[in-house]
Parts: sequence; structure tokens; C-alpha cells
Amino acid sequence: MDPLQVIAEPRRREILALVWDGELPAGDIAAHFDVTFGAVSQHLAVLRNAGYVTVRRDGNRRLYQAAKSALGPLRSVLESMWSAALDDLAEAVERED
Amino acid sequence: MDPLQVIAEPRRREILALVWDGELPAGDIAAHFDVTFGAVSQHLAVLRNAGYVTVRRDGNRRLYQAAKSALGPLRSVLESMWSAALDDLAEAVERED
DNA sequence: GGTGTATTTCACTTTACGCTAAAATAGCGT
DNA sequence: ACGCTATTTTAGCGTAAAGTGAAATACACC
Repeated sequence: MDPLQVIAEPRRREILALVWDGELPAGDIAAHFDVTFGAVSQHLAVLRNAGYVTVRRDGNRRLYQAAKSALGPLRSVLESMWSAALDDLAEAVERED
Repeated sequence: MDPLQVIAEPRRREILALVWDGELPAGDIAAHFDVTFGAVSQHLAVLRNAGYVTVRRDGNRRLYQAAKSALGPLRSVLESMWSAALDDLAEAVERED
């Protein structure tokens, strides 16, 4: 799959953000969304195949974490876009006053 | 449309590359592809709405050019991906020997 | 080994998007 | 005004990808 296509999907970017600073079991990740566990698992599979996340077995669970090195060239873009989104949000909040 | 979604489409990235270093009329752009003029026009509309290209009327024609400032944060990524693709190609050519 | 929990995988439905073909819009030249 | 060229827009089709629900797999604990 096209590397950009993988992170073009908003839900996958959210997942990536969740596991950016530490590992999280698939269940916890899925709990953050209002779609089926299966749907999230499929997104995780896409991220896995793209090499954007790593998985570690912990007994029953599978712990996911962003593979920052693989994301290297994409990271700055992602961060700037996320921060831009945050800026927009802050601006919107200010206008509410 | 999601800013990343816009450039995730390969054809749109090609279009962007075509108008990166100078303006080009829509017709010339469309001529580079084996899809309908209409299809290319639709891609141009998407790029326009995203602010990734600028348009200038020249009589009958419309001259398109990449809006590099708007693409700022995305530029390095695009370039690195393109160069990575070129690297892959060079590597493949070498293996042919 | 059987039960319960965590996760993936499968078959299917639904939705999103790129493409075509044709109609609509816009500007130039006569 | 008319025809010609350049471009956009619209409607409908086909395919790809995201979602659902259920079955399958994997592991732990008793």
C-alpha cells in the first residue's frame, strides 16, 4: 500500500498518535473509538504491514507502539499538521469569548 | 478534504510535480496522462480547493502552478518520497546488469 | 482440558472516490 | 452573433477500502 495512503486515513493517524509515546494493548486502542474492535484491528494490520508500528506479545495481549524510525521522514509533517489542527482549535475557542 | 488525503492520490502528486517549477495550462497537464481531460480537471479542482496550486487566467487557458508556500510543511516529505522512489529505481536498474 | 479474555480473520454490506461521457461555462477570433 | 478552443461541471458506473458481525485463533488460569 502507498506509504502516504496508509497515514492519509484519519483513524490510522489517531491510532498512531495514541501509541506515539508508549505501547498500548489493542483493546485499549480500540476503546478510544466508536467503531468495532475488528475495524481497529484491521487498521492495526495496515499499520503493521507498512512498518509504522511494532507489536510485542504480553501474555494474552499485543502491545503496539509507533515505529518512529520508520516514520522518520513523515514525523515532522504529522506533528506540524496536528499542531496546526490544535492551533485552529485554540483559535476557535478564543472566538467563543 | 483532509490535507493528507489530497496528496495521497498518486496522480495528484504527479500533477503537483509537473507544475512544481513553473506554470502549465490545464491542457498540457492533462496531456501527460492517459485519462480523460475531465478526470484531470477534477484532480486540479481538489488541489485548488486544498490551496496546493494557484491558477492564473491567460485568455482562454488557465495556468496552474504549485503553491509552494502552502505546501511548505509537506514539501520535504514529498521530495524525500520521490527521491526514495528514484533510489529504488536506480537500484533496480543496477540489478539488471 | 475447559472456560474466559484478547485479538485476528472472514464474509458480507456500505460508503467513498476516481473515471468516463456528455453537457455547461468561458473567452477568443471572424 | 457564431463557431472554435479550453476548461469545468454533473450524473452515473465500477472498484477499492472501511465498517459490521460472527467465527476462528491464541493465551492464561483454574
